[in-house]
Formats: sequence, structure tokens, C-alpha cells
Amino acid sequence: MAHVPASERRPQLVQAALDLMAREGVAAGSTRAIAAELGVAQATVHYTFGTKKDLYRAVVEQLTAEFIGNVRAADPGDGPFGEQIRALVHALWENSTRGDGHCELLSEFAALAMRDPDLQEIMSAMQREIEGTAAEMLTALAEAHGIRLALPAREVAVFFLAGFDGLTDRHLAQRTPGEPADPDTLRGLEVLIATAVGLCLGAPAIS
Amino acid sequence: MAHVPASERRPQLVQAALDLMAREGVAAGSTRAIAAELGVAQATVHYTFGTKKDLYRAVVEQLTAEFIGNVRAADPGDGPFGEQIRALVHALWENSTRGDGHCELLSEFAALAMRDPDLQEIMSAMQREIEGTAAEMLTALAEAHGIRLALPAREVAVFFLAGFDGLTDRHLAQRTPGEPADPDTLRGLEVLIATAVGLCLGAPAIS
DNA sequence: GCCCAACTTTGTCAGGTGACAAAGTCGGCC
DNA sequence: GGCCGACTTTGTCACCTGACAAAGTTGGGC
Repeated sequence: MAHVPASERRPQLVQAALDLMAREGVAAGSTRAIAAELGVAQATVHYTFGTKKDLYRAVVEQLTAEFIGNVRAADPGDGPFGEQIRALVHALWENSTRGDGHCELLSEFAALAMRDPDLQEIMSAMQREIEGTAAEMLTALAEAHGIRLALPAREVAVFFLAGFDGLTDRHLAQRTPGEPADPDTLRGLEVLIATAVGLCLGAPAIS
Repeated sequence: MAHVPASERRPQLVQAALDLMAREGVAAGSTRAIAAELGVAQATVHYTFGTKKDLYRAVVEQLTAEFIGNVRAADPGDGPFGEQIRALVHALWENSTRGDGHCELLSEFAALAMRDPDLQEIMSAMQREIEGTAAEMLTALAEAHGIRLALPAREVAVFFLAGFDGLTDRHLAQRTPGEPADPDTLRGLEVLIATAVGLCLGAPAIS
């Protein structure tokens, strides 16, 4: 095996762990399996990261960065406000249901984080970062249309992202890999978009 | 250890597994740990259930039954329609965030189910059962008030429950055990209730 | 009162886990 | 050109896992 500086080995191992776990689940991410994925001795993992949890931490950070990058890269098109939101959300949905296992992996880490304070801190920070990004994009979009948001952008973001996460979880629970998404889930997504846009514009029924 | 018929041992083991896993997480639910929780030999688990997965299945079914029972037992009070919904949702929230670990456990099983077709089937059925229950209660409530729902009850239920699950997950990710819930989460819950009620009554901004 | 089937216990297996130590190998720097 | 520190490999702990077999033990039915 070639001699590679640790600064290169690190991202290689993170990527190997990410690939393996996205494919076969967090539970399959033993240090041995991850090392084998990269074609490296098991002890290399411990040499590079010290502890398995440190590797996991790095994987989650990588996953977060990718996710936020994808969100930011989405193209809202140039329609009216509501249509732009719709386009962004659909892009996000495509991204989350692409079947590369990254979304599942994030859910698994979220489950792990409930029992592990260290992981919880990371996942919590990640969530806040995503919410911040969403709020920021929403604000920018509204501003571009000269719209004054009826609710603080952050509140809309939290409401929307909670609904979105719930729907992706539902999708993951209901889907059969080959088939299209459950129509109830897709309908839920449309309702969510409509209510979120309504929230922004100050729909009368909302207290 | 006393000689107990398997028909009694079964629920005892399920309860022991439930207690243990709610307390320490699914990962701590080895057959040995579960047997020890009940004060029984490890092989008893295999005698009674054959396979660990069969035990897990039984635990999930128990958890589902409890959850639906709690939902059904909630008291909507006797205010106007919107207030009754609100009361029910708050009861559900209290139930889900009580800190007995059952909610966390359900999330963990949902994560497991993403990689295990057998579990997925159970969790999927559970989800549909909960949605059906919610839709049913919503219909009954609307009928009692002479309200004609602007959307099919099932659609409202899917939308609401997805949002609710997202918010409980957010709560689980953000909370620090001793402290009160994150205000953003609670605000999200209120927004969710308001939009769900608005959906029922046919809020104008919703397409 | 006894006997058979249902249940429980003890013991063991093969395999997987995270972690580490020690020896080996490589590459850049002097 | 050699050497020293950074990296890799091999080997090995101690432990935990699900599963099973075989030998008890118990209780209900006759």
C-alpha cells in the first residue's frame, strides 16, 4: 500500500465510510469494513482518527456540507415568488430522494444522536445551519420580489423543514425501491409548499 | 425461576425489551440484556421468539398499540373546532415528549426499518394505522361541529403528522434533557396547528 | 402418584467488534 | 546517502453478539 500523508488519508477514509454506510447502513460501518472499503489495514482507521466516533463526526460534517451545498446550488428559475419556492422545494426533494442513501444515512445519524451527546451536538448544529440557510434564501427571494414576509423567515424555515423532514421520513418508510413515491406523500409536499408560501404572504386563516 | 407458560412469558419479554430499549436505546437490546432485564436465561428469548427480529417485531407492535391508545384516549374538551384540535395536538405533544423514551425508540426503529424490509412493512403499516386514526378523529370532530372539511381528512392527517413527526424529531435533536423545549419548535407546533385547522376550514391562500 | 410435554438452564460455538502494541516500510530533509 | 519521523502492516487482546444443543425441571392431565 502506497505511503500517503494523513492529511490525504483522512478525506479518503471519510469518503469510504460515507460510501459504505450510504450503501449498507450505519450499522455496517465497522472500522474493519471501512478500512476494507478503502483497501487499507484496520489499524489505519485508528491511527488516522483515534476513535470510531471521531470518524463518524467527520462523516456527518461531510454529509452536512454536501447537503447545504446542494441546497444552495438549486436554481429557483425566474417565475413569481410562489413558483420559485416551489422549484427550490422540488429540487430539494429530488436531491433527498435520489436514492444515493445519503438521506437515509442522515436519518440514521439523527437516531444515533438521540442517545449520544457528542453526536447530538453535531446534528443539532447541522440542523440550525440548514435552517439558517433556508431562512436566508427565503429572505433573499422575498426581497427580490419586493415582498414583506408576514412571518419571520426563521419561523417559516423551521415550520417548512420540519414538514419536509417528516415527509421524507414518510417516503423512506413507505417506498418500495423500484416504484414511484406514494401519492399521499407527494400531495403532502404540495400542501406543505402551498401553506409555506401562504405563511410568507400572510394567509388570513393563520393566527 | 418459576415455570411460566410461553403465552405469559411473551408479553413479559416484550415489556422487558421495551423498558430496556426505551431506557438505553435499540442498540442495547441484545437478547442477553433483554433476558437479564427480566431475570431469565438468554436462551429463553430464543425459545419464546425464535429470532431476535421476531421479538423486535412484537415490541414495535406493542409500541404502536400504546401510541394509538394514547391518541384515542386524549380529551378534546368542548370548545370550538379549532380549540378541540389544538387540545388534541397538545395532548399528543405531551405524550410524545414525556421523556419515557418511547418516542425516541420509535424513531430508532424507523431508522432501522429503512434497511430492513420486514421491519419496514411493520413500520409502514403502523404509520398508515396512525394516519387512519387521525383522519377518523378529524372527521368525527368536524361532523360534530357540522363542518364540511375543505380537504379530504386523510390529506390533512398526512400533512399534519409529517409536520408533527418533523417537529418531534427536531425537539429530540435540539433538547437538553433538563431544559424546556426550544421556543422555535413550540412556535412551529403552533403554526402547524393553525395551518392544519386552516386547511380543514378552507383557508383562501391554499390551492 | 406419575408421566409427558412444555418450559428453563447450562454450556458452548463461531464470528464480529473496537482498540492497541510492536515491528516494519517509506519518503523528505539534511 | 543516510537517518528520522511519519505512515502501514501484522498480530493479538478482551469482549460481546445471535444462535443452538442437551440436560434439567416443572406442572397439568389422567
